[in-house]
Amino acid sequence: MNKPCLSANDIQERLQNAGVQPTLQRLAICKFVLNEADHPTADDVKEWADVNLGKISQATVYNTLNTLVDAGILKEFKFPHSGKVVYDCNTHDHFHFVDESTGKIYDIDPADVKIDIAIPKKFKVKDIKLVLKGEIK
Amino acid sequence: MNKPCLSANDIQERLQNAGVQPTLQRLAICKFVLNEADHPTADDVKEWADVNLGKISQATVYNTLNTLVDAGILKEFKFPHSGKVVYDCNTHDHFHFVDESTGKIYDIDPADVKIDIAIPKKFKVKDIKLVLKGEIK
DNA sequence: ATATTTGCAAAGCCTTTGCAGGGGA
DNA sequence: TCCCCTGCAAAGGCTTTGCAAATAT
Repeated sequence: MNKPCLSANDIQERLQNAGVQPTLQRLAICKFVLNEADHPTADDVKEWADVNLGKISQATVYNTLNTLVDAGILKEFKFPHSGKVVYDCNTHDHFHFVDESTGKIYDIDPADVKIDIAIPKKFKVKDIKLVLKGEIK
Repeated sequence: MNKPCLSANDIQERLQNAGVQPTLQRLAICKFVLNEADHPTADDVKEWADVNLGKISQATVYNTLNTLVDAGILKEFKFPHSGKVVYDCNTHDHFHFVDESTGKIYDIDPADVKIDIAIPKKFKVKDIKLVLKGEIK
């Protein structure tokens, strides 16, 4: 995964442009998810925050992540293999590959996938979710 | 959806072949899901059972459905748009189309979909989940 | 007689919500 | 000041689990 590595300023700007007050918690969580984390769950974020931010409440973690999702800064995904929501700093349309042994998630560029669907034309497809599962050699 | 409409005997046989004791509840639920229901949730099954079987416990509904899944008679799916597990009597590999306005789920024959994935060959794809969302005209 | 299955209730997991206190604009 | 943010705890939705009573082989 190739993280863009945004500066604190970049992040503050993004939050403000999205109309989100750049509080300490939001800046920190946003920085973590955008620069360091790889498809973290709320729990992952909470654990990181406990270590790196001092105690923060679970509710704030959820609220913050939801705020960032609403602001379009993050995307959330649910995968079949886990009950937990996963946050993705890649907000572009894309697909996923799940390593079945580790659970690690890899983004797949839709340009690398060609999908031809021959279903009756009354089905108007507006959104495609593709999740590949397998192993990595 | 084209249900095969199995007789009570067919179903009893299927359960027994799978090594599952054909109790009243299992036969009834199995018959409902195989013959009548369309991608029901555990809740849907419970509601149906309350009306058609006399009271049954929620736990038994879940246990029964899990037993049927383990036996390979049903498949379970989780979709991003709902937190609930959905049961499918189509145990063959297949994809799904979700009507975004009603939530109704349609099975898609994999033969109708061609997927070409050009990702590095270290990714060994063993399983493909494809969920289409859209509307039906 | 022995192994399953059922029902009930309680607990579990993940997430959201209510409310009071606190901090920033 | 005023509004939004935070923290805590409680509740919510879905599913599983523990245990005793009922049932099947």
